Amino acid sequence: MEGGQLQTIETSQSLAERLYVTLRGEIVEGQIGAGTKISEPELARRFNASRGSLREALMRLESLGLLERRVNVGARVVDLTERGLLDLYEVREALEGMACRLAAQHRSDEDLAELRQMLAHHEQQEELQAGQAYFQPEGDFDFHFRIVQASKNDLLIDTLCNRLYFRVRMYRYQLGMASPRAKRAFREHNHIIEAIEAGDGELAELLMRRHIRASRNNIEKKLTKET
Amino acid sequence: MEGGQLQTIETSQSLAERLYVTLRGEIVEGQIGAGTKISEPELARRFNASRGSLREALMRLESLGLLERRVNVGARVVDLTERGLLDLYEVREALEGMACRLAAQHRSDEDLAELRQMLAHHEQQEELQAGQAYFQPEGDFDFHFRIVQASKNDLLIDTLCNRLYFRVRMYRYQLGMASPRAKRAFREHNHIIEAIEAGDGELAELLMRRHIRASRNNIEKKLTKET
DNA sequence: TTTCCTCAGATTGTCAACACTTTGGCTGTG
DNA sequence: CACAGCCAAAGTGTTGACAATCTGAGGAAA
Repeated sequence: MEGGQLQTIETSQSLAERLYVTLRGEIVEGQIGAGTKISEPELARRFNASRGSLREALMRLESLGLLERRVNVGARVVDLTERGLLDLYEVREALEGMACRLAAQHRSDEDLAELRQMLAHHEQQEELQAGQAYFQPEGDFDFHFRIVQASKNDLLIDTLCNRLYFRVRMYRYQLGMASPRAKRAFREHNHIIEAIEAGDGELAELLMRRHIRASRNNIEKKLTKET
Repeated sequence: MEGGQLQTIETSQSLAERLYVTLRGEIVEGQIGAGTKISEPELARRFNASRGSLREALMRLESLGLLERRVNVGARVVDLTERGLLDLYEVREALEGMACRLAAQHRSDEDLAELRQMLAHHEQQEELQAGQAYFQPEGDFDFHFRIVQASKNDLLIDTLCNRLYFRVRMYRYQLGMASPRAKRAFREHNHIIEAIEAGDGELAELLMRRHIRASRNNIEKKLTKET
């Protein structure tokens, strides 16, 4: 439902880690805008922390791909480019496709129950707000998130959930790519889960790839129209 | 041919970065064995560096997935598990398959020329050492490396070349997974490049995925035999 | 003997000060 | 006016010291 779900924030593990989580949120949601130059002393003052702890947080953000650092020059928030967004979708297509295939292979009753329950919840929401899709993005996110978890491949889970999805959310927040395909996306989600339930990994992968590629094409169209 | 190619070591950018590169090499090649506990003061003394700089290097290694750190406890080198190796191949299958598809779509004359030249070089090497395949792993590495470069997807390139491939090399060095399929692998490489040359992304992807899955199956068989 | 507690040693997290590099404006010259 | 070179201010990289935390050995009690 919410960001904290992605990486449990156990109350105050270490200062650097809390700074990392906080800054990550502000960058993703755009409070620190894309392209912004980061000043270590300034941020350190703001959080009443030392530069050392702050630097640790910055470095994690760098390896998350949210920051770019150049030696002796400093850090700046990455730019959001069309190319970057489209690239992201291509990688997601590959990885989440594989996640579906694996989820279908290892399908466990618990995972299936959870997925079904989630879909029911989404359906209910959608009926309430017939067509207005701006609640769907988080729901859509949930969907993809849980499918990946069901793949049981730790490397895949880490790559997507602890890495790429932050970039996804950053683009969503700041370029506002709320898909206007709510109803259709919901149907697609259903078909994917059915394939997983049937243990048909090949089909599940194909459907997920098509699902993501449809979003990508949608965005590509919107972008070429604007420019 | 060699590690330095993966990330250009411009002479002394920053101490922390040099420490990072050095340690990364030692972990990948097993001089610092898998599972080893890292002592910050000890390593700092060894390199005549301060703990701060060393910690920066350690954190990068953590986000590379070569180290695991727990707050107030310390860092240790990751364990190499069968599950981890198999997971890695599944992710590679997905990503490198996509890389092939993209390489076929954007196929440029330069990339193709380079790929062809590289294959010719490999063939020559292989004839010299007919069958003995322990030079092939690096060649195989080169092959996959360059295919990914040709995809032109920066996120994909970064994920594979600056992240996953270090893990691949770590497994290769320490579990010695030199494929005994040298000749066959070479033929498969050839077919993949032909598909890319023909602009047939779908086929290129399929061939690459099959190629990687064959390696994975090979390893899986070897592992179940040993245990 | 086993279990729990205590405490010293070692290790990690955090900080403030120092050294070096970059940046942007200023001066002086062509 | 344009341009190269210099200078000060700000920023980053690096260091050593201090504070908080964990680990493990040793001893006391059940």
